Amino acid sequence: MCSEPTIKRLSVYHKYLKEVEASGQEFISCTKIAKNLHLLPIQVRKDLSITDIVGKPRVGYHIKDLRDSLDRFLSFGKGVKACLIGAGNLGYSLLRYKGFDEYGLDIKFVFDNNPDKIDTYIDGHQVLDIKNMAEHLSKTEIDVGVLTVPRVYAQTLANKLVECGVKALWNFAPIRLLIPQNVVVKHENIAGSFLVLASRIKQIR
Amino acid sequence: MCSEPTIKRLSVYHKYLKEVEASGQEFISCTKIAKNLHLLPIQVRKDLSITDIVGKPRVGYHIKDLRDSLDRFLSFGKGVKACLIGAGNLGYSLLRYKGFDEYGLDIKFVFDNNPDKIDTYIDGHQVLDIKNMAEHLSKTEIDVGVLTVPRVYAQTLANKLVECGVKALWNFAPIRLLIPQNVVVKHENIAGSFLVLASRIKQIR
DNA sequence: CACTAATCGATATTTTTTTATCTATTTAAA
DNA sequence: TTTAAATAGATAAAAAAATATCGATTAGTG
Ligand SMILES: NC(=O)c1ccc[n+]([C@@H]2O[C@H](COP(=O)([O-])OP(=O)(O)OC[C@H]3O[C@@H](n4cnc5c(N)ncnc54)[C@H](O)[C@@H]3O)[C@@H](O)[C@H]2O)c1
Ligand SMILES: NC(=O)c1ccc[n+]([C@@H]2O[C@H](COP(=O)([O-])OP(=O)(O)OC[C@H]3O[C@@H](n4cnc5c(N)ncnc54)[C@H](O)[C@@H]3O)[C@@H](O)[C@H]2O)c1
Repeated sequence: MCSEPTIKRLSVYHKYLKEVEASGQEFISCTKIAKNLHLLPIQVRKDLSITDIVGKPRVGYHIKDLRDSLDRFLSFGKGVKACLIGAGNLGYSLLRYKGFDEYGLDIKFVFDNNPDKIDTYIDGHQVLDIKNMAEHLSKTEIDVGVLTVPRVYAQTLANKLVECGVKALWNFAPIRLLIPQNVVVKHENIAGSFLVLASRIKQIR
Repeated sequence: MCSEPTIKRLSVYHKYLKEVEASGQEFISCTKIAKNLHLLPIQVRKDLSITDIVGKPRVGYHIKDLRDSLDRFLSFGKGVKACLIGAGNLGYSLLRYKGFDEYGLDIKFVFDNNPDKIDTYIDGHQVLDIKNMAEHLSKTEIDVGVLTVPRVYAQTLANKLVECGVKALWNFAPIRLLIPQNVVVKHENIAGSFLVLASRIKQIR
């Protein structure tokens, strides 16, 4: 289909185009997009070639058409049903984040094992007892399990989620999960990202 | 030096080795590391070759030596001085995250523009008025600006941080910042990551 | 109306990252 | 002591991603 870096950039173009669209412009070129997003025009052009939109030489792309096309292309997030495990700092933050709505992420359940958290509400989501997870997931089919629990519990909970039939895991704990081939896993390693940044700072000195 | 994916994986090996070390084992092979982390042995071996540790055939690496070496290698995070802008959901979460301490990230200042937040404390960090940012940063040299503000403010604040002399930006807003060449930028696109995951779910169906 | 400069889109090249192959070494068992 | 199996490490190949090249097209200009 298209590469991971490309999908991420497409989501950035999408937001950018909405901004430009709002300003009333009708056409925009790769050159301009690239300049404003600190990228190379060739890369933008290549990324955008996954859409069905053809640009006009000398003018660029029709902004509304392009944005529409990206809307359609990025619609694979629509109606993805998720449950989040671990209503801690990060879980709380993700639950309150409005940006996912735009892509259609639908968080159906939130689970935790801390009695102080169970039955509280976070942004309209009731925190449920992890003990009842299997029961809830047997009644409502869930696509993605979002793991925002401490590292040591991540693998065990991942196994349980897989048993419950989730198709994918979105894991924020700094561990690589051991998971059957047919289950999709996306690891988010924020602390690792910090190290990448730190190493780059060291390099330039 | 070494690639971005490699640094991220090294941070994962590091945590994993500490775990195995605690269990009392003395040696470990690439094969075993790979099996437990769902990776290929060749990749693990290649990643670990950046360390000065040589493995013994048939046995693998001396765990303590390897962990020590990774400690040293991953030390480029040590003493990195940062300020965080935007004490909202995500900022709060990052401030309370203990995992960065291990890598030596030192968040010196937290800024926000919301009067309700200014002068409150988050995990021991006083939230300061963004108006006084330049003043604070002129007194204490800061390496990294962490941006956890809404998208629309990110570029403006990035510019201010650069004026104040930060060497790097760690940006969590879904926008690509326009920044001088000599400033390092690391973009974290969590919503984009969700799209990557969603697209992979679509593919396997 | 012709000319110029900008930009698209297809194709090609380069670079980066991952994966494979092969040889030498070492340990543990025969 | 010999032999077989496992694995490191060097080198090579493949795959993925980024970047470059170039002809075709078109809006604007003289
Ligand atoms: N907070 C961050 O900014 C941040 C950054 C990078 C990585 N992470 C990672 O994200 C994960 C969560 O971090 P956090 O800061 O939100 O931690 P946290 O301690 O604030 O939250 C963890 C939550 O998980 C719950 N939990 C623990 N065990 C559970 C179980 N068995 N079943 C159900 N719920 C359980 C806890 O009750 C708690 O609410 C960690 O793995 C951390 O390494 C967090
Ligand atoms: N929360 C998440 O899980 C999440 C996920 C993905 C991306 N993000 C991105 O991270 C950023 C922050 O998200 P959030 O959910 O924490 O938002 P938020 O609204 O909770 O927090 C933003 C904070 O920034 C402060 N702020 C706004 N303008 C400011 C200014 N000019 N100077 C100083 N402070 C200012 C606000 O007062 C607020 O405290 C956004 O760009 C968002 O897109 C967040």
